[in-house]
Amino acid sequence: MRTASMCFSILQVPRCRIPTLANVWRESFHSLSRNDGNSTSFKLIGPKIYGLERAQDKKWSRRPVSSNAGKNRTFQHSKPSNIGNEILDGMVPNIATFNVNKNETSQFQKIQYSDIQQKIAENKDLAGLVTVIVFDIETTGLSREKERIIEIALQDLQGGENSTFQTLVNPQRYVPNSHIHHITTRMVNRPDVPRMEDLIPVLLQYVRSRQQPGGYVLWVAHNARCFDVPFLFKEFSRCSTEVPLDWLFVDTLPLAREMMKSKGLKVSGVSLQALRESYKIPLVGSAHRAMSDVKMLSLILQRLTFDLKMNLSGLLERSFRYDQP
DNA sequence: TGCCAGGCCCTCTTTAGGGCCTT
Repeated sequence: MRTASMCFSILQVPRCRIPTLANVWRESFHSLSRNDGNSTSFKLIGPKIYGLERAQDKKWSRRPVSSNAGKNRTFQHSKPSNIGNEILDGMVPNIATFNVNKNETSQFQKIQYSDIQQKIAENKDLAGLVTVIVFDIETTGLSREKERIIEIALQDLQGGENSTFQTLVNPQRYVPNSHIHHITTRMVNRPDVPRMEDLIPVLLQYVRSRQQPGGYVLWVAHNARCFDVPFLFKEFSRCSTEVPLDWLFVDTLPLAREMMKSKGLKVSGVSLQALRESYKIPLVGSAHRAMSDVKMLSLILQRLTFDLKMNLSGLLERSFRYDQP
């Protein structure tokens, strides 16, 4: 259950009150930060620290996440329809519980993009329609064809309990670029670190638990169009899983360029770190770790949208769908 | 030191090249 203070959404800000978007966003994010400090993040990294343990049958077993919200609670839900609540209650259900209902997935994928565009055009209650998720991935390299995802983190900007999701991913191969993100081969090539094929059903269910009924998910990343999104699609493709059609994507890189232009500045220094320094955002955690970069990008997105006087409608206008070649 | 992938953008020019950005 989400706390009352977390129930409001940036998506509920009227279009005519653009400057308030950042304020509400800031409040929301600060709430997120406080929550994160209380370990309400939904993490799937290590068996002991992050609430997963490897059962003898090598399937993930159910165990409360270490959090104030989930403390002293027991797993009581068993019906598939309660999966969302199970996540929000700070539980990590058994992997079997997360088996994706194929019929349900099929129903989701019947939603046509044109329908989304039509609703956006009509601006039908965008606040109740769109879930904004900032995300980042760490990989073994730059080539989506040759390399693999080894860490993924996301943050639902609506806030509330379990508004963040973070996990290492077992690539089942050598990690050659540990000097970049400090994620080593030994850290991820472990039986208790989920492989992508294990993770995708969990990720789908988690996102669905954050999604408004009949709504859409707006994924935000820096250089999303050329890196994060193609990588994500490639991993889904390797696992023979289709990305839901109600997922849209926003790349903050062109937004940063647009901001530079709007200020009459030469379009340069639009990397995540350069933007962080430009906005004087303190570095929290390690750069090039997924969750640190997600939190940084959440703040940068807030500043970018403020500078560009952009509301949710504007973000949606810049969203794209990715068709894998 | 440069390349490694690939899409976008800018520049000097109109097709091509180089830089940026992600790990």
